[in-house]
Amino acid sequence: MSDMTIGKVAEAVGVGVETIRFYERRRLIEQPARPWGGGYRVYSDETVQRVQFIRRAQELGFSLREIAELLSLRTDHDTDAREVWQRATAKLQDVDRKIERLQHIRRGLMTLLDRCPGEGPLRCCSIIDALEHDTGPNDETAKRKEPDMQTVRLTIKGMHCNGCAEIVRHVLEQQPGVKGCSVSHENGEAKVAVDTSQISAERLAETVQDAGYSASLVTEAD
Amino acid sequence: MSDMTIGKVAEAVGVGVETIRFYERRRLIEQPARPWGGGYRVYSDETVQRVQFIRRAQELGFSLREIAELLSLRTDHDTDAREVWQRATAKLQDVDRKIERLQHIRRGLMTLLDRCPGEGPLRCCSIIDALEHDTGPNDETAKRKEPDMQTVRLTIKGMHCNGCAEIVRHVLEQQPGVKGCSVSHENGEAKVAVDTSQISAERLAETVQDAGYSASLVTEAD
DNA sequence: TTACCGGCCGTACCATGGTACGGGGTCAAG
DNA sequence: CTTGACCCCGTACCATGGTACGGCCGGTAA
Repeated sequence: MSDMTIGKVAEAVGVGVETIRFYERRRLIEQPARPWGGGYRVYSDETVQRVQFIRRAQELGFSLREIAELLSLRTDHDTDAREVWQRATAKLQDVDRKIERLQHIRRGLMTLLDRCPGEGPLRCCSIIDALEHDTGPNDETAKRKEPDMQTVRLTIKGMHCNGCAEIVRHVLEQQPGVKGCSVSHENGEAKVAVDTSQISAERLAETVQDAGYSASLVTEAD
Repeated sequence: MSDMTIGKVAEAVGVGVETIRFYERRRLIEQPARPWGGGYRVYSDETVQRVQFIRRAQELGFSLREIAELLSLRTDHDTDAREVWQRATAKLQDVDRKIERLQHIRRGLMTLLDRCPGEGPLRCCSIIDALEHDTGPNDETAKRKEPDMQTVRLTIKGMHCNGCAEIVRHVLEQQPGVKGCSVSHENGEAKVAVDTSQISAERLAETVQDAGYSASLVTEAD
């Protein structure tokens, strides 16, 4: 296992040779001493471990800078596990912030898609409109123009009472494109008045599932 | 409003002067004709609109490249609104993918935090451990080492039946660090056995809220 | 011994969205 | 007429995580 050239290490970990050299420049791995004075780098198994460590940490969202710190923590013998734990927790919060930001963007896009007819001449497109003028999410002048309303029926299992039905209704009405809905606990069914150009029926079902119920589409030849 | 220098435009939109010039280089805005041959750029109100368009589109997650396309679509008179709608939809999917990736990372971090004692010598730290060896999420050898178990009580409103209670229990048990819990519909309360070094009580309450109920912590002098 | 593969090294380059700098020109007020 | 604020231009630089290239050399196998 030991005495590998850079190519072997790269292959073992599944990265490019240049990447290994790059990590070396970034001081994530030390230059290996080269026995025959100036020839090829000779790596040991340990280096493979180290590069794998780097890759795994990257998958957890750590940057190379942060990984360098983690690696030096590991070397420092008097490091408390608390150190590492704190970094992981901070990273978690970091990830949470990113998710939140993306969800904000998502809501913005949803709102725009909700209003846009999705066809016709460009001046009817409320997306462009909203970008041109400062059309906030609660601008009443920018209501949708040509909805493609349909009624979607969902069979829902797991609703035990009217409270459950209320929750499902609430969750559904949160979705863009949903103009109204009625949910019956007795029938285990939801009828949703929705503009299917904004949100698919499948996505509605998923939404209900996310809330902890099981939902399936009623495909009707109406 | 018209005949503004670059500084005025920048100020009006709230960006730096260099940013305007940068957009010009990236062909997001045209070089304005400069009346007195070679002197200052003279912008009209339209440019302010255009830069605002760019900024708003950025907030929706579009890259400058994509924004350039949106802008040229807008200029093209025979563009269908469908074009724009498709781009927005694609971007939404893009955002969804990013969110999913981050949530994957989040789950990974949660799993590690769940196992790490959060204190003691470094060799007890399962986070470092997991990074060193390929410890997958379902590695039984890496079970947690020193949990800090506590019982958290939550007051929950909006549970109308035992089914609701079941859902709340399910949701809570999904969380890392939660070792068990009982939820009572009658008392409107949940008791959660949880390792609070992994997940905070507040976060538990938020989780329940996300599921559509109202939840608050019971602070007890026990 | 000679070919050939791979490693070595420095440097430049990719995308992304800007920011900074230096040496000059322009414009308006005092 | 001078001062000071502003603008002009080209170019370099920031972080991030690599990738690519070209010329040379080390190691090995036929």
